[in-house]
Amino acid sequence: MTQNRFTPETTRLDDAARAGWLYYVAGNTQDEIARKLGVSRQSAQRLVAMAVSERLVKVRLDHPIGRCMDLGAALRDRFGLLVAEVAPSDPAAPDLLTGIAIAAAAHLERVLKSPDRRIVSLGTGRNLRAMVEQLPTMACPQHVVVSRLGNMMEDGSATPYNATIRLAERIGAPHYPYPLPVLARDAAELAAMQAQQAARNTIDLCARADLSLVGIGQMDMTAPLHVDGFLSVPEMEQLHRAGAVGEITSWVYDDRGQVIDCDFNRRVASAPLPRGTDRPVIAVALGQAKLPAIRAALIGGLINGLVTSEATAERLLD
Amino acid sequence: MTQNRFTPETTRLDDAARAGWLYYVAGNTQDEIARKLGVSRQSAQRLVAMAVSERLVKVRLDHPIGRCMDLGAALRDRFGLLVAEVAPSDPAAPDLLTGIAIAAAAHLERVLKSPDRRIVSLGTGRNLRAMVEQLPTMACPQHVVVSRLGNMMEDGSATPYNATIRLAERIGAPHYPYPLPVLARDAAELAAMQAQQAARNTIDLCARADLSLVGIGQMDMTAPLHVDGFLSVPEMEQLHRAGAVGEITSWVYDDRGQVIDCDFNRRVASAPLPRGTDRPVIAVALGQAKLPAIRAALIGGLINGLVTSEATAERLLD
DNA sequence: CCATCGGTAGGGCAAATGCCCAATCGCCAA
DNA sequence: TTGGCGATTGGGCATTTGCCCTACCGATGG
Repeated sequence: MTQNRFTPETTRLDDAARAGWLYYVAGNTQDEIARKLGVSRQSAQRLVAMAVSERLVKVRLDHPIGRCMDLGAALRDRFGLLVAEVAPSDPAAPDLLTGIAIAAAAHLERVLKSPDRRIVSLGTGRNLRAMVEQLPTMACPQHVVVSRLGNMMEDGSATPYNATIRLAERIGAPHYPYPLPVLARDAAELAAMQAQQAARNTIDLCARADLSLVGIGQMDMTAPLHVDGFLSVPEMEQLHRAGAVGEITSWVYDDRGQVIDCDFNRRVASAPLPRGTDRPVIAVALGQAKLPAIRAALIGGLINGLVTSEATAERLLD
Repeated sequence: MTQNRFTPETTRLDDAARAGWLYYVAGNTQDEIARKLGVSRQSAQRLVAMAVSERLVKVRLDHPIGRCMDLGAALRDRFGLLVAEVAPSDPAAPDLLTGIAIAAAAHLERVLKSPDRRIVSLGTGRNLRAMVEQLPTMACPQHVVVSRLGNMMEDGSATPYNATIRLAERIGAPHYPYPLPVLARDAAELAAMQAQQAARNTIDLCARADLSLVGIGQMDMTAPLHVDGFLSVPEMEQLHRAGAVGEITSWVYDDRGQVIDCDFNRRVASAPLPRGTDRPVIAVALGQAKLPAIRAALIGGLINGLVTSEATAERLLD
């Protein structure tokens, strides 16, 4: 802090933090902030805006909105869930992920506050990534973060939205990236991969995870698996014919929430989904497009927790 | 969703929460919220205000500065201070003075930016000296810098850490060194000294200072007064017995922040400490050793401003 | 039945805010 | 040293927000 006072962006962020504090915590006007910091009003405005855009200020709504609580209770009841959090929807932008990101982050934060060691396993996807961005920086060296699936494509490049690394950085915990690619070429190669010690370790950690957070992928043309290049159009059509409606950490399942017995799933290198566990396996998902996938995952018991939006919760309960 | 008003106050808080969510999380304007909730713009404004006043929205600042600002606010509140700046501590070197030097320099700089004449009075000590070193060179011929105490020892030699001269050089302002030694031989000599016109002028300037910056000295074996040779071991033991815990510009005070009525203080030639003024009298001090001295000065109202470190601020608030 | 009263809604306006744009500053390469 | 270029600054202005004030609504009591 003191030694790199000459790096402009650090000082600037500091000032942004100060401005953000004066604005949001102390309730100063931007004019007052400008005077106190010795800058112009416009600069103060920029600093406040920067504090927001750099995610230094985190706003949390500490009131269970009755309707969302009701929906959450209904979801827990209907689908036998351990956890169901419902965040308010903006009617005009019902698929905004900030809301569920904050709700999921609040839940994760509660687990991370434990002084005892917790194993947290994560999937991928922008919902999880957004969740991690909403998490405050904490010092949690006692916990372990592990990825449930690879982020390497076949050519060795990495997919974006890696939540695991980001979370581990943010909370200062040791982390285990998944040491295999997303897909093997065939079942034989997969078996060989999974025989490696590192893979066995990681898969074992995933099986023992105290909390698992995953995304849910739909199986239409906007499917994450397709967009990220893991699934060609012919392959997807084939999966459709086999009844695929969604996927969790690449495991493709049908409308009853059964993982489909097919060539694709035999190539999936991700950690197996825990079944019938009493430890939370929570999906963070929302949106019309994912509705059938979420519903199927709930019916089939692929997950025992859900963080979603008000609008999605309503449709799930229809 | 808003029309079942079975319990008005619950529904109202719900709406407030929803409005707060739409405003702070979804980033809607109050007009949009009004349309979405089917109320007038003014009502939406009231709902958002209620969400804030009912503490439904919680803002957190995810930056080390945030904690410092909180501590500063707590110090101002607890001790009724005009100014309280808290600089982040490096846990490995909590007593490093670079941090508070920068913070104090930033505060001083804001005052110096004024186009109107300001009288700045300074104490001595390495904290103030470090502060001046952190100040950028500015051209401030409109201001006046005056020392609150002498820097001559009885033999006429000068003490180190003279902040006044250095500050005046750096900002190109006229300055008034203190025209008396630190200590007179006795009360009679002191009275004679203070009768001189130059002394009267300087003391008057100190009394009218728009900003005063002082250090705080502890009263153990590492006491600045002792190290610099103004206080022999027997004298210090005597002061200890009289309850001395600290000194500001050589005025020795007890644990309630009362300047002690004793021989030593009757020889102190420094300008009197301003009492109950609305102009800032700010101490720049940190460290475990100075803790009792700082606390007593705050309690007794010897100062109305403090620049300190995070670690020291925490201990002061215990 | 009406008068009163506490509280809420909405008009209006001043203050605060967000943002575009031209001017300036600082930096780097020539 | 100079010229160019990107970043930053502050002016100006439209929009948004906070708040005062009056009107209205429903409840309560006479």
